[in-house]
Amino acid sequence: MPTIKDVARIANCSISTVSYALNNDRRIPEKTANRIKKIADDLGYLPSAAARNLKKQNTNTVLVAISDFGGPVYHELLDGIHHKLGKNKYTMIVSTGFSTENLLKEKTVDGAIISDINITNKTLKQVSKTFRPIIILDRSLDDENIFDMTIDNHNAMYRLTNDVLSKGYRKIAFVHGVKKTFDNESRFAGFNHALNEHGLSVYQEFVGNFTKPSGQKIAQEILNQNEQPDMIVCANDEMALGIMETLQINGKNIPGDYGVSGFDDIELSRYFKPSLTSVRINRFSWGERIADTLIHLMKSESTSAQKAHGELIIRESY
Amino acid sequence: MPTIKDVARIANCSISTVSYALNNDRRIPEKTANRIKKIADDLGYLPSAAARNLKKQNTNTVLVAISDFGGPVYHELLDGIHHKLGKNKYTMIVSTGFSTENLLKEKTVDGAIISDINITNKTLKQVSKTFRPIIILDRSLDDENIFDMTIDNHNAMYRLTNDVLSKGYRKIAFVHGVKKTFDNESRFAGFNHALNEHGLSVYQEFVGNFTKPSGQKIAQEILNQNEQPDMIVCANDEMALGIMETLQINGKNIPGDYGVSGFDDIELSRYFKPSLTSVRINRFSWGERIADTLIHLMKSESTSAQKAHGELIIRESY
DNA sequence: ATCATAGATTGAAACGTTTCAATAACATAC
DNA sequence: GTATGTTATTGAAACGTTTCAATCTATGAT
Repeated sequence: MPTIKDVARIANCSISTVSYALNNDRRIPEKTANRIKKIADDLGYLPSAAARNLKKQNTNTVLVAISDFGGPVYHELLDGIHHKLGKNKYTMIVSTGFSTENLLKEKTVDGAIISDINITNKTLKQVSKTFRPIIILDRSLDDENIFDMTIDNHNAMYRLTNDVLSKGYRKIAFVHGVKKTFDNESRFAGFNHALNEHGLSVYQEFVGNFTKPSGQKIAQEILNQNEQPDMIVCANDEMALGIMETLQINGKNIPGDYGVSGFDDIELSRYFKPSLTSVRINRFSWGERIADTLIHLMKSESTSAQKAHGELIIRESY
Repeated sequence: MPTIKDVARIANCSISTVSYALNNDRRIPEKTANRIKKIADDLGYLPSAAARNLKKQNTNTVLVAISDFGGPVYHELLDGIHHKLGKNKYTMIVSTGFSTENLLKEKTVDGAIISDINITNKTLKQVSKTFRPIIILDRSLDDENIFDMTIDNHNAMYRLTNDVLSKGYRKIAFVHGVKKTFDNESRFAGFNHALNEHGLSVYQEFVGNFTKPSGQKIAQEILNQNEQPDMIVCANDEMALGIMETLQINGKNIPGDYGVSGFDDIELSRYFKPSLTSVRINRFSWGERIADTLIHLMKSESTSAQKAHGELIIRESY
């Protein structure tokens, strides 16, 4: 492996000259710069990242930590982040589990975006003492070293619920996802907020786990009980889809017998019959904004907190 | 950020002693080692990866390059790789696109596993001149610096086809995925191999793109033609599922009117009615073997080429 | 006491860059 | 021909580790 030294020797100049030339420093006249670049190229010289990182005390690399490669990895989000980082000459790496911890500990990256639910708030706070900046997604955490960026679930669900109310529904059930999670609680809060403003409160509550099967089970529960809601607001699309499917299999009409709504606007929701009213987040541009924020933080520029804004997608399910 | 120097100063000893102590070198007695570790800990000292990498000329990190975070990223494979790497004290990072190129160029990692179809053979060969070792997945490439590990599609499909033949099917159609890809060609070759041994040749051929919708379209083609196959061997499960679905919607029985087989054994294939006969690769353990091989290569130990062996999963679709 | 030996500790070089500050080379003007 | 300024080039320090080889210290044997 040739080093900068070899290039200097062959170009018959000093190491500093080579370094400046290769980094397009204008103190080196274009002619010599080109000559040196040519030599470096011919030699197959590639600068050592380790040496540069050591000297410059940065790596131009950003880490995105995710829970699981199989899980609901919003690839649009990753694409958005990647895209924006690329435009700013950063490299993006993705990791899970113990690898994430290693990378964070050793300052192998300049900044991190964390969307890994397996990392506890505690370890996060611990890490943030020695490593910065960190952006945490879909979780809110009061630590001045950790920047959180969340989806404005509250507001979006508030608007959705108002729309539901405007259509005349009054016996409104809520289907929870996993309790205590940020997504579930904030969506439920927005739902309640709208209801309360109308002097109403939730008619019935069910608890699922954000998956389709859990929605199917809940639909059975609903069918088996005496009191019937006229509207079922779900914490996400997958559960809503499961509910609609089971309800339909049992001869119910949607809308008609029940209205149903979701959240997230997954692919399928558009194609299901009836198509599902939901809340859509443009995850690509959200990813871009996240990356942008991180870039600001890495340059220790100030940034203001932001939330992803959900767009109401009104369809035919209520 | 405290450095090893700070630890040495406070521990009132030399830098070398701290380094040896922290790396559990036995020349440092346990007592002092513990004392130093305690001090390092209290100080919040974390060694600089850049400095270590520079000195040791390695990074203890492995790169896995994938095509796309949304694509058919076999997360079991990644989990298998990650698991094995962890056992051997390596960190795994995942990347796509331009980030992969950056990482490879700058020798930020000690080895790479490439499963990115967007990287051309040409650039791969180029990179392999300066970077090693590289393992390439699901592609075969004759370059002595690149180690390829593939699934033994040929053999698995050969065995599957023999099983089909043993059931008496003779008018056998083949549904291609994307042509010219390693997976498609080697599966088709195995299929042909078995047929030829019985003095038969393929009855009909269709070309899809490995997706369910393409299978649905092909099913229509089949229904619309005059000559009818009695068996449809597909290059993967997703197309097989699409075909079965459309065939059933049109009142056909499977098996009965047609037999159908797949490849990959995706989750759904087990639950579909009828359940789909397919070939299963244990991707977790395959990932482990891949990682193992890479580890050997990184230690410049010799390894022998391997192929993943597929297991025939006989179910009810023919 | 003296010596050898093993154990504990350390100084210094090296890894390959970047970058400050100094020098060298060269015009230009007087 | 000297002074002045501009441009080009370079030496050397620094980044934070690891590790060789040398030194120092204590232990026990003679």
